[in-house]
Amino acid sequence: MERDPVRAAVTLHDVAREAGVSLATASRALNGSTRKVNDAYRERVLAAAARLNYSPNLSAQAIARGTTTTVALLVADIADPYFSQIAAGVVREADSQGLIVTMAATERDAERELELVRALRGQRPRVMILAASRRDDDPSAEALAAELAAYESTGGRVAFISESGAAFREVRLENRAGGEALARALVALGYRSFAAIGGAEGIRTADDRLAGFRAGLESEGATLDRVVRPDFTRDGGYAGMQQLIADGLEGIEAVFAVNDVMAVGAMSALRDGGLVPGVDVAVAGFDDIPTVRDVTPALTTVRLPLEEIGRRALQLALGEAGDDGTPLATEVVVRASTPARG
Amino acid sequence: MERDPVRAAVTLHDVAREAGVSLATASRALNGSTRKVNDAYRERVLAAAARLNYSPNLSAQAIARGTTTTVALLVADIADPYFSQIAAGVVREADSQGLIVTMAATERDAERELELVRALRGQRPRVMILAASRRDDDPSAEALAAELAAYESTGGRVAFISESGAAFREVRLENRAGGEALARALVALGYRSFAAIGGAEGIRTADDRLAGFRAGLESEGATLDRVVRPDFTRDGGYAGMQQLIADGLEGIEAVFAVNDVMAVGAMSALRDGGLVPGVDVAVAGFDDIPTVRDVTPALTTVRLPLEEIGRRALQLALGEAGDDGTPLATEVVVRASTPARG
DNA sequence: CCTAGCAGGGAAAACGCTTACCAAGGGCGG
DNA sequence: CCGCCCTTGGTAAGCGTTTTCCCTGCTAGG
Repeated sequence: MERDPVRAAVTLHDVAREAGVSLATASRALNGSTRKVNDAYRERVLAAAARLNYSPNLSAQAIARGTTTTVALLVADIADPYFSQIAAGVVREADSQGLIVTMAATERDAERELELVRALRGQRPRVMILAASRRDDDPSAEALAAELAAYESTGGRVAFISESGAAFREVRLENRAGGEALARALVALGYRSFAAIGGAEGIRTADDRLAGFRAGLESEGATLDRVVRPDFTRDGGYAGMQQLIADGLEGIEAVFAVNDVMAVGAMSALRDGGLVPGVDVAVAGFDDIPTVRDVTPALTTVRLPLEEIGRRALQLALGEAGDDGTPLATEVVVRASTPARG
Repeated sequence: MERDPVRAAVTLHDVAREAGVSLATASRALNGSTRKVNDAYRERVLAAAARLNYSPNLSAQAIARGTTTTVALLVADIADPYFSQIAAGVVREADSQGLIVTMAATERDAERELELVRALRGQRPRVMILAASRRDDDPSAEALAAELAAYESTGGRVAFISESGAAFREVRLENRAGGEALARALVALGYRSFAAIGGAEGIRTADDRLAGFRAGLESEGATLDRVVRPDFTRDGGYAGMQQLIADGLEGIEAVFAVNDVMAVGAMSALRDGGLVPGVDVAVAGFDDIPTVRDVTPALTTVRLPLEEIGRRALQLALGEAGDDGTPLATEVVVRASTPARG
């Protein structure tokens, strides 16, 4: 594993010398400048660069050009399919634009998020995409907004996924409307009494979905009888359902978990409690992560085009998609976990 | 959404002026240098920096210091739980070391991988972690090795996850041994005749697992009767199982899919084909992604500590973990998808 | 044939930082 | 009380690029 002593990387200077031209010419030859360079020279430079395996130092370019090709992405947790799907969209779009993605995880901690924004700002990314979940009670929200405003005032662009609560661009998710539509769909299937597993209070996404769901139920004359609020994770969903079971599930026909990973955990809790999801009690989720096609019964949910969301967030930040672009298609997908009820 | 005209970002120069000290002093005050700076001065500088909301330009630091704080991560597809778990580990470890992760996706294309390595090299990352799956027949493998060697010769460090096929550091996964152990475990449960869903030929990871599995079976006197080789994805797993069903599943007691996402797809294919996984035919996978606890029946698999793998890869590249560190715990996890057989 | 204009190469400044080197001041040993 | 050394602030060089500006040598028009 031991290698030759470290030699310095090949610089443009080396290429220029090798090609027998000036630094300026080498620079112009290697990346489209407005200036034309003689074909013979260009050839020589390109050949020299290839021979030396030259790779331009992006930091140096950034500092000379005053602009980078970086986009920064902040998620709560990349291992969570919701975020990893979004991240995939961002990465794909970035790639198609020749941009490089740097990623950090807030671990659902607002303090950390602020620190990370500060740190990432040092990169002078062209764009920052914040996908980590907003909270209502976030004490550092103001500081975050200030930090981001400072970032934007120096030419950066911020895009939030879901609501920013401040004046930044955002890919708005139809959390409320989705919850509402799901409620109506379930009522239409014959369900009348519901419980919900909601995710810790204050998480905007969770709250909106829940509020929409409740509104949808009420508009149809159905009721949301119980709500538990565990963690916004698979294990939270499991625990939430356990709690519902412990408190007595009688009379509850369907349980809505505000996201799919929780719903999936909830179904496992049901099963471990000796109940059959979709038979003893219906379950529905939100997001339509890939997994839900493969659990049994397949999960009814609200589809969010997650990858598209990531892609859109980047486009939006780059100023390519209008702020008023077509809204993202959100759609209730009914599957076996909520069979029609006699 | 329109904001003030873009003003230039605050520079160290501004901070120094604001604090009434020299550039050098400001620099020394703001980041641990070997030199001490008078407390009064330090205070002034810190205050000025805070007042101006100064954020050091990382590119400039990189170029001045001759070293970055970046680690580059290459995965096949971040939306795949295998990679997203690994990425989570890398990100977490990087964070704890004050490093920033830049990520790119090869989309399972060796050409793209090479391009990405070239592009990422421009960042002068401290470390490059390659998690994208190696292939045996890869025509650009040599070019890749050359590129990486060049990168290492200028002080970079490469770490592969799984075998590099070349002289780079690597976190070796016990793919073969894991497959073998799984085979033995299944035989011990009473299974005798098997099929496998293998992932396209040439993918080293898939081939190793399969070879290990086959070896394990043979050493126990059992047989691997059929092998199909669809894509290395969930849909590949589904298609693979469909093919097995179409060709007739009679006599096959258990199916091994070389990774969990394929296994999960395969179980769905079984179910859609009117068969019950774990009852009509047993199914086992490899990786132990979180999902497999929640499918029905829960999936028997070989656990890989994915997040730990990501973390280790980074430590290894940074030279913190010995090359000969304790091997990663790989363990067969028997669940309901492979019930003991009479 | 002369000159205005343009094409294109090269020198050097600039980008925002770090750090080697210099210089000045203060403490301390003899 | 003198000289040294140590401490610490400042000056300036340097990192690898891009880009402005200058300058030369052609071309083309009159």
